[in-house]
Amino acid sequence: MPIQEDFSRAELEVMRRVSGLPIDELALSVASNLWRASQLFKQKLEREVLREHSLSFSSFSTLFIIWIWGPIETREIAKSQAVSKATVTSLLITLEKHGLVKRKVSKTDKRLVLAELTSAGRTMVEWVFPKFNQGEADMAGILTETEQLELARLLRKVVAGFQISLEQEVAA
Amino acid sequence: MPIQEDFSRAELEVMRRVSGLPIDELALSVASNLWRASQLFKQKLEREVLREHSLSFSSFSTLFIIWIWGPIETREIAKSQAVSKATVTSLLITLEKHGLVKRKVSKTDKRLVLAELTSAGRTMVEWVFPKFNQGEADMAGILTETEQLELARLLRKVVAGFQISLEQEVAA
DNA sequence: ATTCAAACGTTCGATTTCAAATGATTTTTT
DNA sequence: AAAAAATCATTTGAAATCGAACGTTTGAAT
Repeated sequence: MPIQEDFSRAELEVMRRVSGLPIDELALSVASNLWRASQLFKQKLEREVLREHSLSFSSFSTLFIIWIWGPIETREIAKSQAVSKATVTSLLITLEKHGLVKRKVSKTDKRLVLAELTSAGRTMVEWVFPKFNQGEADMAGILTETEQLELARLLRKVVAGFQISLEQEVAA
Repeated sequence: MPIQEDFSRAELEVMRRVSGLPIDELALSVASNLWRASQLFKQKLEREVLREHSLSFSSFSTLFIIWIWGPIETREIAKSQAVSKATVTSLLITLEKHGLVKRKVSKTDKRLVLAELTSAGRTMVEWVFPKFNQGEADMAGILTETEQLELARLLRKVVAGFQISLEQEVAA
């Protein structure tokens, strides 16, 4: 991989350190910048938008998913957020404690627990989401619109690729 | 934004739900796929590579940073990982407990704490890193090489953009 | 119909995470 | 030089996170 001038000093130093090892440097670049971008994004949203409403990134994401999908099973939330079911249980307990979510056992299958928003929860999402989206727009605005479209496409392809390999694992 | 056929059902449903609201849908797409890709990546690496060595994603990242930068200050680790100093303290305590890291107070400035690898820590990084990188390559391999280069470039631009806005905050 | 296996959510213990408060040290101001 | 301000890592308390173990419920197999 050719050295490019837009590499950060940190990234250059990492590359210097691993050069000579049998390492896929391009994959390393993709992964480390993916992780770093996602963490900076999370940090920005928590500090600039969510903190004043006493919401963590995870709780807001959970609220948002429930807002989109109405009464939804615990396992579906877990899958959609790429977290464990245990984590979702924990998040729902906290959200319920704050009066934003209600849980009820499914009538047709008593193993399932359905989560839905309370009216306070709905108000919260509809109040916070536009500000959250403004934070998303701030990040995306670093790129041109063409670049944003391309970035979304590439990330979508990566996500879809993960999904396929997960399905294959389950099938195996 | 035109509806594209490679949208997941979930993404389409979200877009349907927010259509009509004054929302930047492209930014929403970028952000949600960025977050989802990063979480799937983390999950994959923890399950397929790190778990067998009793390492979390964060501990490995911390070990790796110390491996790259030799004796390094707590605050530098925090900055490079986009986590708080308190988190780094916690991670270093755990890593020290497992004999992978050693901490010592700086001689020139007694406020600073320097972290460095023990020989067990060095062995661990050099053993795990190639497998970790293989996981990175698995993800990157979902894309063509041209796409990988473009994704790395776009993410790098986003990261750099965050850095600039952070510097402006500090300066203000 | 009974037994067996699978699936679900929860609990448990350990780690990760953060903001705020704290104590120690250094730097700046007076 | 003394006092004040700034910086650093740590502690504290609360929440998020996971894998493993568990109890309940459902579906499948006999």
